[in-house]
Amino acid sequence: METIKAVKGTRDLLPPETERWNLVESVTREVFRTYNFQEIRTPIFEKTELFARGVGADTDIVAKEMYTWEDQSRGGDNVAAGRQSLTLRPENTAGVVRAYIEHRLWERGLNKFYYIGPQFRRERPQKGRYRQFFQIGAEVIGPPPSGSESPARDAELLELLASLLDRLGIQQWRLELNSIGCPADRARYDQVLRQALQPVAANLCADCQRRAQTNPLRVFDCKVPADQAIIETLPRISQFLDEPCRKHFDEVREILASVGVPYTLNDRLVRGLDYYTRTAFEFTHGALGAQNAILGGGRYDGLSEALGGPQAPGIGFAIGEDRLVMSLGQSAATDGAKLDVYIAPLGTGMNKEAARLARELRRHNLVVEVGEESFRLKKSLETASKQGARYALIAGENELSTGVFALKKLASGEQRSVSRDRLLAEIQG
RNA sequence: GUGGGAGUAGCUCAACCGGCAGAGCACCGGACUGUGGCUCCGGACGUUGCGGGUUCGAUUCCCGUCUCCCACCCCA
Repeated sequence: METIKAVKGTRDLLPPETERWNLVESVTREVFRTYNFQEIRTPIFEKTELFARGVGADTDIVAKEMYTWEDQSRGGDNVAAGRQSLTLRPENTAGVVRAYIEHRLWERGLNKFYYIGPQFRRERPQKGRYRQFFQIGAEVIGPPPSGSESPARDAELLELLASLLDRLGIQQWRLELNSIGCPADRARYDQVLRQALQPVAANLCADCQRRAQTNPLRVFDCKVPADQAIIETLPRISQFLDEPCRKHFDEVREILASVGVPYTLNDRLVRGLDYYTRTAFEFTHGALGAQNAILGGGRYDGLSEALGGPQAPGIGFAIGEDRLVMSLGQSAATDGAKLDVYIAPLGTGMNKEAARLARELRRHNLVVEVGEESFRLKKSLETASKQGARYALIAGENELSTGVFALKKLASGEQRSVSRDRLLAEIQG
C-alpha cells in the first residue's frame, strides 16, 4: 500500500527540533509579558471576505495564495442556509482586528495583543517558506485617545523586537525603517512616481515595467542590478510626508535613539495597501538566503475602518517563526529533558515495583524513565546511559525482598546500596 | 504559477560506458544469565520516489508524474 506523506509544503517538527521551538516560544511569551502584552487566539479559518477586505483583494496573497473552500451551511451558522466561502488564515492581523470590532474591545482602551500560531498560504515552498508556517505577532490597537496612535507605541514595539532578538541570541539582525505617510501623502506621491517612471520605464526589467503600471511602489523591491541606477533617481516617499507624519516619524526615531536601538533608514521599504500608514519596518538576518526578512510590520491606522469598525489606529508585526528558529542556528544550545533516573526492573513481576518507584519519584518532579522486567540488565543500563540518565535504579527481586536498592551513578560508575526510604534524598542530593 | 537541481537502507552517501545494489553511522543479537560507555563477532535492513518506454538486461538512457531543495513572482 502506498504510504501517506505530509502534504506539499507542510512538515513535521520532530524532537529535538521541537525543543528549539519551545525555547523560542517561552522566551517570546516572557518578553511579551514584561511589555504587558496579552495573548489572543483567533480561529484558524475565517470568512473569505475578511481577508479580501483586510489584506486586500489585489494582493497576491488573496488573489492566488489562499486555501479557500465553499462550506455548506444549514442556516443558523451565523449565515443563512446555503454556501459560504471560508479560508484558512493567511495572516493573523485581519482576524485580530475582526475580533477587536466584534467584541467592542475599544471599550477597554488600549489593547496590546500577541499571538503565536499557524498560518496558511498556497505558495511554492522554498527555504524558510512553507504552506503551513508559524507566525509570532503582536497588535497594538485602540481608540484614538488611548495612545495607540502615539509614536511612543511604534518605538516600544521596535524596542521590544530588538530585545527579543537579543535575548534569543540572534546576532546580526538589522532593523530597516521607513515612513510611508498617510493615504493622502501616498496619493500625491503615487502620481509623482508614475510620472517619474514614465520616461525611464522602458529601460527597466520586464517586472518593473509591469509594476510601473500596476503598483509603482513595488519598483523599489527590484533586485535586478542594472535597474538600480535608475531606481536611485526616483523620488522618495520621504519627500512627500505631511507635517504630522514627519513629526510622528521623527519622534519614533528620537525614542529609538534614546533607548539605543540601532536602525537603518530605508526609504525604499514600502507597503502597498491603502490603510497602511506611517511607520513601516523589517528586521532582516543575513543567513537566510533569499528569504532574508525575519519579520515585518507597520502601522495600519485605517484597517479597522476598512473592516467596518470604528476609528482605531494600530501597529503590529509578524515574525516568521520558521525563519526565526532557522536563524537561531546552533547558537541556542537546547538540552532536552535530562533523565534523572532510569529504573531497571529485573525479573518476573518487577514491573509493578518499578511503577510504584516511578510514581513516587515523579511526584517530586524527577524525570523518570522505566525499563521492562524482561530486559537484560545490560540492555537497561545501556539504554539509561544512552538517554543521559544521571542514575540507574536497579529494582530486582533481591532488592524487593531486602528493601535495599542498587543505585548507580552513571557518569562515574559508582554504585551504592540505598534503602528504599532514602532513595529520594540520595537522588536529589 | 515560472525556471534550474536532486530523489538509492532509519540517517549521510557510493555504485565506471547499461551488466549480481554497497559502505559508514544508527538498530538488533552474541562474546558477557544481575552491571552501561570500549572492543570483537554476527544479523536485519531496499518494489533504487511512482508510472510507462527503449533494451537480452535499467539505479544508470528517454517520457510522464510526485516530492524535496535553490531561485523568480510575492511575501514573514
